[in-house]
Amino acid sequence: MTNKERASLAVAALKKEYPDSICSLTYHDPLQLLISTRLAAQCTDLRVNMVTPKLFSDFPDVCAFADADISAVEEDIRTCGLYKTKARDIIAMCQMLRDEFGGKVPDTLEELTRLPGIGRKTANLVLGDIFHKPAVVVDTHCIRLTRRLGFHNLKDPYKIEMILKDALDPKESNDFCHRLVLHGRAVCDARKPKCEQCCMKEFCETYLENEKNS
DNA sequence: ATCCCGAGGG
DNA sequence: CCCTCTGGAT
Repeated sequence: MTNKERASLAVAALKKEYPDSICSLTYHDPLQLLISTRLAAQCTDLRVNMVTPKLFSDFPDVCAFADADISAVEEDIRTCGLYKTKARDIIAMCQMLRDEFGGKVPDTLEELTRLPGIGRKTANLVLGDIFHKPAVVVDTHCIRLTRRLGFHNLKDPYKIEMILKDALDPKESNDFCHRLVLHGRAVCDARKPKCEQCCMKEFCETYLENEKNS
């Protein structure tokens, strides 16, 4: 099976299983999505959603974050883990947004990845969700699921992004990645995947391989 | 002990 | 390529 065929099967199966591909982070503007996604590193989005109401109430805009006392930001986000680097990144990012981007979140991959703490994963998520551009968001779920399905046998997120970009219809890629996350949490989790209830088992390489050996 | 919608640095 | 940052959940 080619990756294009695999992609087409996976897109259809996930679309049926998860009709609305919603972003599970709660946000009300581009800055909040940018910050919430940064906070989601090594942390569940559920926990991010627990801290952001107070965080965005304490610091309502770019300037409030840019002028923030770092220890106050650290305190708000502490339970998300990696809180020192995240707090430093968020403040530095907002200072750059204020000083170089007119206070607005930019809409290109090049500009977004210049921001402190924003890598390809977060940048692509913002491009897709805020600016509705074709984007392949390669996070821990995307890496794990596309590998199990048989798209690749890689670890490098950039290489995986290129392979998926090549295999996917650009109009579908953003929703596809969101649905991979939903499926990764609900069924194809890292520790104990529930293969018997998976909507993609009939063409999943890992499942088929395990069946053959049992 | 291992993983959670990562990013940066060596 | 590797390592580090980090609390919370299982």
